[in-house]
Amino acid sequence: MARNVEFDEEVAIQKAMEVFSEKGYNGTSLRDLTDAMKINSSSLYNTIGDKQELFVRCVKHYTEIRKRDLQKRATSAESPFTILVNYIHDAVAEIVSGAESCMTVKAAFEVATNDQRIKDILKEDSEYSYQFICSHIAKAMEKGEISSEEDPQLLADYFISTWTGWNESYILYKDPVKIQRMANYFIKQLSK
Amino acid sequence: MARNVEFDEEVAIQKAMEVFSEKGYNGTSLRDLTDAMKINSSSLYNTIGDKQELFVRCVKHYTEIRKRDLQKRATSAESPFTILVNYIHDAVAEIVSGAESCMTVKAAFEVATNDQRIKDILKEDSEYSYQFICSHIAKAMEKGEISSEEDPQLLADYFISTWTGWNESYILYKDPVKIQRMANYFIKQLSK
DNA sequence: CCATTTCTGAAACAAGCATTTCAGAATTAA
DNA sequence: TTAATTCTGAAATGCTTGTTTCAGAAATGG
Repeated sequence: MARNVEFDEEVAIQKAMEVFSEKGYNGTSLRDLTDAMKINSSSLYNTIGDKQELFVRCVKHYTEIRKRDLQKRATSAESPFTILVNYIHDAVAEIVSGAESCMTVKAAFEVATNDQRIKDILKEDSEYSYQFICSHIAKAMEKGEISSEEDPQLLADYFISTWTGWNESYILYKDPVKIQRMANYFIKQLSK
Repeated sequence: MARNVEFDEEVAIQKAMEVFSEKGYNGTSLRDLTDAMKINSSSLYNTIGDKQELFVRCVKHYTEIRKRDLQKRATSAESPFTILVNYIHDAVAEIVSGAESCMTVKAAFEVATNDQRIKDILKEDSEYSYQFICSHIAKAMEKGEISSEEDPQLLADYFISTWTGWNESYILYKDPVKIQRMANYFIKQLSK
């Protein structure tokens, strides 16, 4: 016997995510958010909650997209090594596209230090990527696609760290070639 | 015929730096700053300037410390490779000490995106490290200390990226061993 | 169409923000 | 000591912040 919510929550979260991603958590005001989401603050507080809650939802939304992407890649018919290489190249492409790619990285440095909830979400996201990379390196080794005898866990950790740095490099230098060269070097390390 | 400034500017900047480093630029209020610096806001505005200016001074202060550190290392009597290895180990030690080590990294992700001045300071800092690493790798190769035939410039870029990621890893996992293993892997890569 | 429930928009809220003001204390040099 | 100058502390500034309120519009099921 009553009215329904007027706005599409997922669309609104997506918009909020873009703003947070550009300006950071503390650099984003509630006005910025409600403007982008095209809703009134009362609606926001009635449905999603306060600013913190919205940020959590945004980070979760983003990590879920990444998770689904990895799940899709894992079911690919390609060989483990090819899956890995494609993944790395797409990661580079996302960085140099200048999109809101580095949301998790930005959140890690700005918010995770003092916010356990965000830290936990980011850890879960990081661990999922870790498992993906780790298992595919291991499989590729078994198949003989990778000649490196290094520990897959170490290589996975190493890739994740390096990837974070690529984001910083691109913020400072906006040089796609720099990132591509580093990615190629990492791939090369796997195969020798 | 007049009074002098009462507080030691360098000490005050150092204190401000620690606060910024912990809470980020937007997460730090002027109260936080004046409390830590133990000065009144009027004194701050009369000597250093506004919040932005203070932040610039803090980042500069931090990068100058790093520069002096590298200059000292460069004049060491040790071999190029030893200088590099010491540098890398000390970089790890600084991260896992949990100090304000990642000030530049945090600033890169939170502020540099939308602040050209900060971006320029960070680029200069990054380029100085780059030159240091690059030249020492090249020298170590000439002396036969490093067997990798990879481009020193690529390796330097790669190290800087990786180092950024170590900071994130330590924020999320607080696991010193993880960082140490990655550092050892990088060093190993140089010598094979 | 009606009664009920829920959502929305605009305004109001107090608290916090960065910044400025200014009287008076402190220091200086003569 | 005195006169000139500069620094400091506390208060006030106006603006922005995140959040709440509430009257009225809108949708719902009967």
